[in-house]
Amino acid sequence: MIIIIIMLKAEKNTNCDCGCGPTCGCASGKRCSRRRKAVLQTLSEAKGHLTAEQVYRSVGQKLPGTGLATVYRSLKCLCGCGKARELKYGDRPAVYEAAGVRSPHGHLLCLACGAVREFSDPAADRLRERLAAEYGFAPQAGWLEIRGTCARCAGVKERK
Amino acid sequence: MIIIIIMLKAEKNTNCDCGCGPTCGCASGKRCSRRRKAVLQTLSEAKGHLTAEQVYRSVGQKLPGTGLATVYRSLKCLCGCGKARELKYGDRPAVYEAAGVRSPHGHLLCLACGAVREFSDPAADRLRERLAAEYGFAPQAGWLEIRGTCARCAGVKERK
DNA sequence: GTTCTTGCAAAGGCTTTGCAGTTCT
DNA sequence: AGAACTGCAAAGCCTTTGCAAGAAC
Repeated sequence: MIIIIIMLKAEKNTNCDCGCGPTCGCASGKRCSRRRKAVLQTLSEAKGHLTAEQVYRSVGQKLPGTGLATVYRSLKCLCGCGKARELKYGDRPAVYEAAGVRSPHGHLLCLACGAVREFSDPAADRLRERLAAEYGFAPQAGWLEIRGTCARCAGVKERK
Repeated sequence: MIIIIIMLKAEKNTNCDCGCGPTCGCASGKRCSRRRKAVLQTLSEAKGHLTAEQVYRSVGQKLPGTGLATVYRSLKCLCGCGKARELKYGDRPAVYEAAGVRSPHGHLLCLACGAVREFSDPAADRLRERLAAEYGFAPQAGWLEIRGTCARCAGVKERK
């Protein structure tokens, strides 16, 4: 199986005036602590997508002692601010990526092997526009996801 | 937020020779017990999508005493056989629908209110074909998912 | 009789939350 | 100082699994 996710548009503003509650710790105070910055930096430097666990390990090297909960809270805060995006594939753990680093792109994920690939396709934009007009949806922070079977995994069970 | 999911193609065969292991209970024996039938029937009769919990309650009325675990196992089995489909939206519980009852369609889901809508769009097929050719993916059981903000939750354009 | 299916309860994985101490403006 | 942020551990949610009993072929 494959999931194709197409980032259609950038999210919110980049200023930390997101609406996330006090839990995520960036609602009113809008502070940007070292850990939070480290989390964002980790995402920005990453080539692909990272799970919270991976971010946790990476940040742990820069700022020893950083807790997993903090990473989760930071990720949530960053996503709320539009500085990061969260992607979920089926029952796999969520993966994150920094927003704005690259242009909107699609994601290809094979549920069998879990690999994620990116791509861009103008058809996605047209589709988005049509749907937006037809259903009144505003997929501003949206993406497009398709599941199927990737080439490699399809080749494996080709004998069927 | 919205997720637009487009069913691109029907899944596997409808015969119960799926590859799911002994856990789901339909690998080699291919039995179709009353509970399993009840689960499938519930999905078929449902207008929209149902969560495992909803299926559980529904089946519980037809066949009192049916356990939640059985429902989950049945759903997994049915999905493996291609008789049902599982849809996951972000961190919400998975929802299910019977396959083959209706023609392939897309799904619109608002993450804010959780509502799911369906639609069809030829652009989805074209997109699928192009991606299949370009990346060698076979989104046979796939769908297309877009996230954004739905009309009602956006509190703006009212137009169905 | 053998193999598959169930119920119940317990476990599991990922993520969130409570709380008290720490850090930042 | 006062509000945010953090770590740790515990809790939560949805889903899966272990096991013995029951049902199907």
